[in-house]
Amino acid sequence: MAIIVDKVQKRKDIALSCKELVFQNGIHNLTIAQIAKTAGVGKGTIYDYFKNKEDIVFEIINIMIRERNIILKSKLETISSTKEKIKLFGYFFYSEEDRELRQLYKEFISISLSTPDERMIDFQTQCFEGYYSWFEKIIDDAIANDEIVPLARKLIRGLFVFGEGIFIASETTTIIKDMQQEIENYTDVIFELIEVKNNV
Amino acid sequence: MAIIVDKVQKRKDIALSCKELVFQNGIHNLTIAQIAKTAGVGKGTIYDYFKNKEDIVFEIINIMIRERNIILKSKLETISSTKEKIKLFGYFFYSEEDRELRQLYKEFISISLSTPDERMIDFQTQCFEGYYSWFEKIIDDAIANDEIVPLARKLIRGLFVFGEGIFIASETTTIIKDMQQEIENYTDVIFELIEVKNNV
DNA sequence: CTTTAAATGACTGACGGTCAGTCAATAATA
DNA sequence: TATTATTGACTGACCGTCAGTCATTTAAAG
Repeated sequence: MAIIVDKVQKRKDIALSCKELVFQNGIHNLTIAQIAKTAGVGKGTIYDYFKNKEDIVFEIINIMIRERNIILKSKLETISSTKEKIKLFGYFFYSEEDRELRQLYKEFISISLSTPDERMIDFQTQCFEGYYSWFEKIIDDAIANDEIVPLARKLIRGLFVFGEGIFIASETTTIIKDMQQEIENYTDVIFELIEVKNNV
Repeated sequence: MAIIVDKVQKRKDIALSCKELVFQNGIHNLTIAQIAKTAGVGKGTIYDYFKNKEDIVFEIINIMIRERNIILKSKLETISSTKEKIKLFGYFFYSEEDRELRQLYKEFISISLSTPDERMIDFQTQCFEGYYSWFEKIIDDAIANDEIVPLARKLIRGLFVFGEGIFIASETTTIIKDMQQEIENYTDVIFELIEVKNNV
């Protein structure tokens, strides 16, 4: 036999080694030759592990989002307020700590829209479903606790999608001045509607 | 002297002449050479009227959205129900009649996200502002008419952004099965909350 | 020494964008 | 009216870049 490398691991290694390069240049001002050089492999090797340039971005975002999800989950566990839990989902769209990932996510959405790829769609679907079920659980628990009214269930979709929609608006127009404000305001309004009022 | 052509008009003519080509191939499987051939001009001429391929798409979508806005405005005038007026904005995201424009819009969003261009941002901003002020007027009128409660004003952003958010979700995941359902359901729920109830 | 996975980088074809030159229409001049 | 000059529009051959391929080389394991 010959050397057997861990293809999955090497794919990750190559992707991560050019993470900074992607953040600095964006995907468009980035050549495969540059990537190969940075990763310290030949250009052909890149094609042994990735379908194309977009696939590399896919791998990076895949790794980073998985990492982030672990952190998100543990953060959620430290929060008791339902409203704050919901707000934590929107945090991604304005936090300084997620700036780089957000930049990448933007480019990833752009790729998904222009050149749909089954594996990318699957990944996005999986993320969406995951977050959505967290979201549902939070809302359902709060309903069971009598914190919010059962109608809230029907508003989940809207709350959930708000961040995405306002993010796209902020990236494609000059209208959204303060993402955090937008997201917090909207959450507050919705909670005003669904919170169970103890005394009127 | 020499011939003076109407640069603005010719730009439109070239863009429209390759409209079908763009719908058939998408932007990615489309070369400037093809566009030039279809438009019946030399490759160099394309660059006298457009900055690049994206600029051509921008011109096409510009023309089509302007046309659509005129139709939308006249449609709005024939509708008296507030809820139906609001739903008409969401119509874009699922109607058969807007399929081609939607396809183009998707690619346009993709371009805007990956290679921001000031003129594109300005156009999007203008559209957003225009629709938003229509939206606000509809809601304000309904509040003045005592159809819906004043709180509704604070939900405009959410209603407005819902379509965009769910559209992106439907294009990047396999979760959204029925756009029309999603949009109509959500509008119905929101209206249930904001409609003034005459008898309880 | 043989086998075979892995790695490579020179090569190719395609494409975006440029630019020197051509053409056609008018204006100026005789 | 005929001739020449001027100018904007238009063109396509050409160039540089880059994604992706493939014939060859490398090196570990038996």
